[in-house]
Amino acid sequence: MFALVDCNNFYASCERVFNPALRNRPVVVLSNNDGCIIARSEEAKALGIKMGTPMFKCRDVLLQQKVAVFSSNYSLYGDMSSRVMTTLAGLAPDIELYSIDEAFLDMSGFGRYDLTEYGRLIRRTVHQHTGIPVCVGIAPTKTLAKIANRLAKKSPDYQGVCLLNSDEEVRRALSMTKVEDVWGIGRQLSKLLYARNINTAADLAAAPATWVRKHLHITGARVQAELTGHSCLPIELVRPAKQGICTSRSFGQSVKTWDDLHRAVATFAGKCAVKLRKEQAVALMLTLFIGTSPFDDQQARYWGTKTIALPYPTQDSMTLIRAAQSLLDLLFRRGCAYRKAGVIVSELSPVELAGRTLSLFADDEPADSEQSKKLMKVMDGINELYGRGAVRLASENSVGWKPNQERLSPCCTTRWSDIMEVKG
DNA sequence: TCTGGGGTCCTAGGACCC
DNA sequence: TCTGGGGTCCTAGGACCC
Repeated sequence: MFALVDCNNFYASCERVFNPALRNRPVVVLSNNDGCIIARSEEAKALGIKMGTPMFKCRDVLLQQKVAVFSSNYSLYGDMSSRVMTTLAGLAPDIELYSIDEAFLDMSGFGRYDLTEYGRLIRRTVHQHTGIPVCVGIAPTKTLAKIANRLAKKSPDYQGVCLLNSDEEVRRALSMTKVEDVWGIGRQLSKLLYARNINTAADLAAAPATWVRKHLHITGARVQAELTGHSCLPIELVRPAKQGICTSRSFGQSVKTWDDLHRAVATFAGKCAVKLRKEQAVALMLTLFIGTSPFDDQQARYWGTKTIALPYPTQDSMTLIRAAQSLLDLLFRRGCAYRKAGVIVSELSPVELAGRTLSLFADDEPADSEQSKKLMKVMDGINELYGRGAVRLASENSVGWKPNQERLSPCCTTRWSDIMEVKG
């Protein structure tokens, strides 16, 4: 058996924990650059505010209904997430951190327990430790646990915990679930399935396996197997090493000059370097993309992207920033109003020599110098101690391109100065 | 005026090998 | 008219997830 624990309206709930005045008030959280609505409290959902709506399209409702609106505060959400996960890790021996607000728990070996009761205990404990409300779905496969969790969220009858244990319970749950709401079935596949009159999860489970394999490919066949109680997706206890790391942002205003864009690009490359070092990985390739707005009818869209091989596998900020800059020189077009840029590092491998492909002549294997390693370590150490950006390279600078972020809540769990602010 | 960011996996098709 | 058989590797693009 698998349990899926999923936080309710996670970002909105995080904002509420340290601001009780928001209870019973509609709350929404915006994407980076304050563009779209990406999280809503139940009250906000009840107002008909849809996921992903651009803010300027629903500004009136937000104002009229006195909705509390927040810029996204990833320092807060990330820290709250790790508190939730730590609590869950104390409640089951094996746990998979699936996303910022979800975890799978391996419930095999809990045979002696009343699983519904145990689900309730999980809810109570997480709420007590973190203030975050969660729902729990428990079932024989991960895909069914997802469905159980969805039911627990939707219907108050479950009181936050839904256990699918018998064939009868599974059958009922599947017939109540639209096929587009099945984990792994997105928009395109739903369209295909509806056209074949496969409307519910139950229909998909009963569809001819050969047809599913042919048209939904191996991933769809797996979904079908999981729906019929055959577990194909095991708990992944260790997160697999990342294959690529991306840092990108939309800009608060159009960026037109090379200098401004360069500061943005250098900042993104520098952030990728920090993430690489945190991941204990080195990268061999770097991609830069810069682009104008896809929504602007006045000017033709420009979307430039280029990849370069780094001189050797590296995690050095300066090397990555230099590489990004060399690509910017190639991609930059004068006269464009840039709205977005980003840096991707790829072809990652572990920083320690073990596990890495070495050259036949290992003696002259080029790598980050000892000096660079020391410098990066000192930089990371200072920033760890005194806060992100306490020391940085001169080109990492937000002048001229900063994203909008007008409604940021305090970082109550990660910054002393912000706690003082709340205390008032 | 204003429209997110960060990932993974799979397939088809082309280029190449003998 | 008709033109082999069996592979690998890489990439772009599409699908999905949160």
